[in-house]
Amino acid sequence: MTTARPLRQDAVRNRERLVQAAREVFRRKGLDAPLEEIAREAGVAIGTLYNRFSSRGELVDAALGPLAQRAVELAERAAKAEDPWRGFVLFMQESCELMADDRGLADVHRSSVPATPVIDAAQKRLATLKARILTRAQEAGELRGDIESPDLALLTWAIASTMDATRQAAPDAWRRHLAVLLDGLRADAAHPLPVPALTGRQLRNATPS
Amino acid sequence: MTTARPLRQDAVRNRERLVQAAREVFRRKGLDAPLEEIAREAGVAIGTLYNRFSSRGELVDAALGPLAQRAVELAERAAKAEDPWRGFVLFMQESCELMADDRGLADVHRSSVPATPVIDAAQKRLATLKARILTRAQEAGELRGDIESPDLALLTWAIASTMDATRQAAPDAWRRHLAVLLDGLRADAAHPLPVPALTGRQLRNATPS
DNA sequence: CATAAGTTGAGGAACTACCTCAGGTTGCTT
DNA sequence: AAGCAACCTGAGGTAGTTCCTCAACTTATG
Repeated sequence: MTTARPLRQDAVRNRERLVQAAREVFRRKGLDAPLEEIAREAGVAIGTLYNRFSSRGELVDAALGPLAQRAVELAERAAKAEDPWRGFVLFMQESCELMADDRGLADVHRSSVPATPVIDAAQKRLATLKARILTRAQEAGELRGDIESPDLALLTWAIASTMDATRQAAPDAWRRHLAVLLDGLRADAAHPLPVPALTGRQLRNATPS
Repeated sequence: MTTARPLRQDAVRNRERLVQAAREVFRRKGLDAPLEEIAREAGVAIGTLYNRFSSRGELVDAALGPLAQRAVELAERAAKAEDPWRGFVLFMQESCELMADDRGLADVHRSSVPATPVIDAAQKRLATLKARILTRAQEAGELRGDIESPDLALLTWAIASTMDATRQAAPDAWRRHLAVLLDGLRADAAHPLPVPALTGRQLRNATPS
C-alpha cells in the first residue's frame, strides 16, 4: 500500500484552486473543455495542473463529485414524493434546471463523460432512481405505460441539446420543450408508439454529441 | 457581363463526380464534412475540387439543391392535405425521415449551414410552409394553440440531435421521440406552457450544434 | 540553510482541415 | 499533328487546436 505523503501547503492551495476553476470551466464549456483554460482560470501553470491531476478524469471527479451528489439527492427526493406523477415532473424539471445551469453536469446525464469512479457511481445510482421514479408514476396511472428508461434518457438528451443551442439566446427556452414533452408523457395523451424502445445496450452504444 | 466559356469535357465529368461524392459524404457526415474526403470519394485530387468550387457553399448548393427541393415539395403537399392535423403529422414524420436518412439535409433544417443562395431560398420557402401547416392544424383545433413556429424549429432540432446520437445503434429510435412529442402537441393534451416562445431573432441567434 | 517538493511555461508532438501552386497532362482548335 | 490553353495533381505550407513533458527555477519545511 502506498503511504501518501502530505502535500506541501502551496500544493494544497493550488489543488483547491484548480478544482474550483475546473468546476467553473466545466460549467461553462462542458467536460471536454481544454485543460489549459482551467489552469489559466486557476492562475496556475499548465504543468501544475498535470502535477496535481494525472488525467482529466481525476479532475472531473474532484470537480463534479459534489454536484453529481446533488443530482442524486434530487432524484432521491423525487423517488419518494407522495404524488408519483409530481415526483416525476419534479425530477425532470429540476434535473433539467441543473443541466441548464451546468454544461458539465449535462454531460454527466448524457453519459458523454470519460468514465471515472465517482461519476460512474453517481450514474449507476441515478439510473436506479430514475427507473423507480418512472415505475411509480406509471403505476399511479399518470405516466404512459409504454415508456421505458432508455426513452427517458433519450428525451433528457434531446432537451440538453436544445439547451446547448439556446443557452445564450434564450436560457429558458428548454422549459417549453420540456412542457410539451411532459404533456406527451401523460397516460391520457398516449397514442401507440411506432417502434420498440432502445435496449440498454443500444443506449450505451449511442454516441454522445 | 461575364461570358462563361464552356468547361472542357473532363472538367464536366469531374464536376459531376464531385457533386455526387459531395451528396454522399454530406449525407453521411453532415455539411461540415472535410472537403478532402469528398475529393477522395470522387476519385479526384483536392486541387480539382478547388478548381470547380471556390467555396464549400457552392458545393453545398450543387449537391443539396435537389434534396432541399424535395423537402420543400413535401411541405407543400402537407400544407394542402385535406386533414390539417394529418398534414401536420405527415410533415413532421416525413421531414424527420429525410433528416434521418441524410445528415446534410438535417443541417439544412437546423440552419447550421453556410448561407448559400439555393439553401437560403429553400429555407425561406420552408419557413412559410411550416407556418401555414402549423396554423391550419391549430385552426382545425387539433394542434395546441400555444405553439409557435420557433417551437417547431426547436423540436425538430431536438429530434435531429437524438437522430445523430442513435443513428448507428438504433436508426429508428427517433420515431418514439417524435411520437411522444406529437402526443404532447395535440390540443387536448395541452397544459399551459411556462415561458413565452422564442422570438424569430432569438431563434436565429441560437447556435447550431 | 539544505534539500526535496513544487512550479513554471516554452516547446515538441499529434491532429485536423484548409488552400495553393509549380509542374505534368489532356482536351480542343486549327 | 502541333500547339496552346485548360485542367489535373498532390505534396507541402498555413493555421488552429489540444495534449503533455521537462529542464530550470522557486519555495516550503525540517
